[in-house]
Parts: sequence; C-alpha cells; structure tokens
Amino acid sequence: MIEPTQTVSDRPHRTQTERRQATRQALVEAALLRIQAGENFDTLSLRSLSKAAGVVPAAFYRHFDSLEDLGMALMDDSFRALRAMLRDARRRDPKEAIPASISSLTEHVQANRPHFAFIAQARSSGSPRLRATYHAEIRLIVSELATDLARFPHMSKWSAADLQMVSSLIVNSMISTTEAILETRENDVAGRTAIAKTAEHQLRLVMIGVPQWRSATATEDPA
Amino acid sequence: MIEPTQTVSDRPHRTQTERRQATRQALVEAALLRIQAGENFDTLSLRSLSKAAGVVPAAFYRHFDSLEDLGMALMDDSFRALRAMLRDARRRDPKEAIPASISSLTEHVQANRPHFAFIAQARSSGSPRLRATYHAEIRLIVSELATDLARFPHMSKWSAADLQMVSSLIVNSMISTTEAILETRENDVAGRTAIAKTAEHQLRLVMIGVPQWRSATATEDPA
DNA sequence: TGTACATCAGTGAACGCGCGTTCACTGATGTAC
DNA sequence: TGTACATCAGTGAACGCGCGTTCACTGATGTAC
Repeated sequence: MIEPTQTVSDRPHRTQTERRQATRQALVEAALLRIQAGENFDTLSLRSLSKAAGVVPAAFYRHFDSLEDLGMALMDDSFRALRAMLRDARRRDPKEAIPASISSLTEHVQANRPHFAFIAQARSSGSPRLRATYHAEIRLIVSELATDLARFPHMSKWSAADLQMVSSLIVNSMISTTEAILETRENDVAGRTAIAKTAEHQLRLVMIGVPQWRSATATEDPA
Repeated sequence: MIEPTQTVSDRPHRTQTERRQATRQALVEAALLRIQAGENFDTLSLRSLSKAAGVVPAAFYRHFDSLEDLGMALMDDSFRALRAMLRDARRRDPKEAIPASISSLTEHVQANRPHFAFIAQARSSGSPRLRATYHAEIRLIVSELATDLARFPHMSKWSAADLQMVSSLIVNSMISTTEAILETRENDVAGRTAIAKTAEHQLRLVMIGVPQWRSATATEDPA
C-alpha cells in the first residue's frame, strides 16, 4: 500500500548525509539565534549550543574543531549574505545608485538580521583570527567599491588613494547604518525608514562634494 | 632622626582611605590593561582581575557589586577621557577646525588607548546596560556637535534633522578613525599619520558638500 | 535479493578547571574618651 | 598622650556550577560481495 519510493521530504529516515547536515545546521542556527537575541558570539558556549541543537556536547566535535571553527563558518555564511546584498545593489539602476544601495541594504539586513549582527560584532570582538577575517573582508569591499566609484563621471581621474578615501567613508557610513538598523525592534518599520532616509542624505551629501574635490597633496605613491 | 611628618609618597603606611583607593584603582587598571591587550571586556573574570590586582576574589566586592559595576566605572572614566578630547578640539582655532579636531583625536586616543578601546568595544558588546550607556553618550555627543555646526556660516539655517544628519556622519566617521588608530601597533607612527590624513580628507569632502546641500523633503517635525 | 562487515553520527560518563558568591575571620587603622 | 573599642579592607576556605575535552560505546546507515 505504501509507495516504496517517497520524496525526500516525506521520508521519515533521511540519509546519514542529510542527518549530518541537519545537525550541523542546527548548531549554526542555535548560534545565530542567540546572536540575533543580542548575545555576543564569544559568550556562547559549546555546551549550550549543543543543547540547543538537541545533541550531546561531544557530538559538536563531529562538525567543528572548536567554537572558533564554528565562528569561521558563521563568518563565511555572513559575508556570503553581505556579498549577495552588494551584488543586488550593483544590479539596480546606476542613476539611482544612492537610494538603490540604501534600500538594498535595509532589505538584506532585515532579511538576514543574525548574519549582519554577527558581522557587526566581529568588528571588535571574537578571536584575533575572526577579527582578522572581518577586516580582510571589509578591506576587500572597500577596494571593490573604489573600483566602482572610478567609473563615475567626476571620479574617473582620481588617484587610488582618494578613491579609497571616499570608498572607506561610504563603507564606514553603511556599517554604522547597518548597526542602527539592527538596533531597531523587529516591528519598528518607521524607525528603519528614518534611518534609511538619514543614510540616504549622508550619501548624497558626500557625493555633492565629489565634483569639487581637489586632493591637497600632490605626492602620491608612484606604484 | 627620621622626620616625624613625611610626604604622602614617602610614608610606608598610607591611610586606610588611600589603600582602599589604590586597590580599587588596581582593579580598574587590570581591566584596562587586558582591554588594551585586545581582550574583550566581557571575557574578563572577577577572579583574574582580582589576582592581577594582588587581592583575593572576595575583596573585589569591597569595591564593586559585580563586573558590570566595574564596567560602568570604566565607562565613566572612558567618556571623561573622550569629553576631554572634545573640549580640547573645540578650544583650538575654529578656522582650522578639521585638522585641529583630527590631531586632537589622534593625540588623545594615543594617550588613552585603553579607554578608547573600551568605548569602541561597548558599541556592540557588554551587558545591555553598558551598551545603553554607550549609545546614550554617543547620542549626546552627536547632538552637541549638531549645535556646534549650526554656528558655521552655511549651516545656520539648517533644520535640526539635517544638522543631526551631518553630525552623525561626522561622529561615525570619527569612531571608525578611532578604531583604525587603535588597530595600529604602538610604534607605527607612519600608519597613524596616514589614517589621520585620510580622516582629514573625509571630513573636508563632507564639508565641501555643505554649501550646496538642499534637503529634498520639506516635511519637518514641527516640534 | 540477502548477508557480512565497515563506517560514523551521536551517546553518556567522567575528568579537572576556573568561575562567581558566601562566610566567619583577622588585624591594622581610626575614633572617642 | 594613652587606652578601649569600632570600623572595615582584605583573608582563606568552601560551595555548587557550567565549562571544554576525552573516551570507549552503540546502533543505524552504507557498501561489497
């Protein structure tokens, strides 16, 4: 009577691989949940996460070498979410770059609160290795934005240093905006709208200065 | 032969009050030392700090109710250092406001690394109470800067919202600069000079946009 | 298809450790007379 | 100035707890024949 072949979702006994993935994911998600709730990653314990994932502490080691190892996995996932956001922003109308970027930011942060919260934390907490990874990723993003900016009319002749200067100003401002969004309560839509508006004005103000910018120092790294 | 009245520093047996203060200070400084070394405040333990201060764990309670209480004391000290920096910056030539502010920032951060590092951490770690204190202090600083900015020629007629918008852009940028300075090694003077230069350019770029700024929305909070 | 064996995710017990907190105490400093 | 008493910063021992890590194990899933 019972169909001998069932779909994956129907099957009560999943394959070993599927079960393994599920446990790993449960550990990761336990961490993200606690981070979303405002806890700092480095106050999490292997035992509490294992418990939340419904697994004995020793089982943790079947998936991660250590808490830091789980942190690195979280870092991967989180920056993947961040890069998806950047891709989305770039895909939108370049004539409306500012509002497009801001709305992309607010939407993605809202849809991936725990990942962005984890990134925000990594700025100044976590192990040195996690922090180093964070800073390397951010530096990369700043450089990529600098490249993008060089395509804008007024900045095509700018020095690399000046492009990095504007780029890091923008990225830092976006990080602050992200943190502000994360501080809003889930249902405070108006609060987030206000933050987005302010962020938009800040970007506009920066871009207004661009056509008149003249670097004071002529000395540039010849490389 | 021995002078019956000695100076405080000579006296081998200080008063009870002096000894008390010294122990309290030793606890606070043990925390600051560990923070300066890159540790996060909320990984510190009452026992390790007591040990560093040369005192038994139970003695901690003669000075602080809890670690959070010590954190609040650190917060007071740290924001006192930050406010001293702001006062210093305001005291300097207003015609050279940008370089004056940046050099004041770099000097004070360098002279009070652990305090500024603690503040930088409080942005996204520590107990909710510590975080709330941090955000309240920063909000106050943003508002004070907005008031200052209103005295500048082009901004005297600006709306409160627009002043806050520029002010928070500047403060966030300064926070990022502070964090960058804290990441430099103690002897990396050149690195800090480069960071200061970039920060100066960023502020200049922002201020260049100011005369042309027109708020897009006419709707303002009537209050 | 059926059987024998290998793999391996998860178990449960045990370990030593540093933690925050409590308590009755000690002995030097401070105060009242 | 000298004495008797009060104050109180710091002591040392003890507590129960959650931590990370180890280990031999179990039993279901997967594989080779």
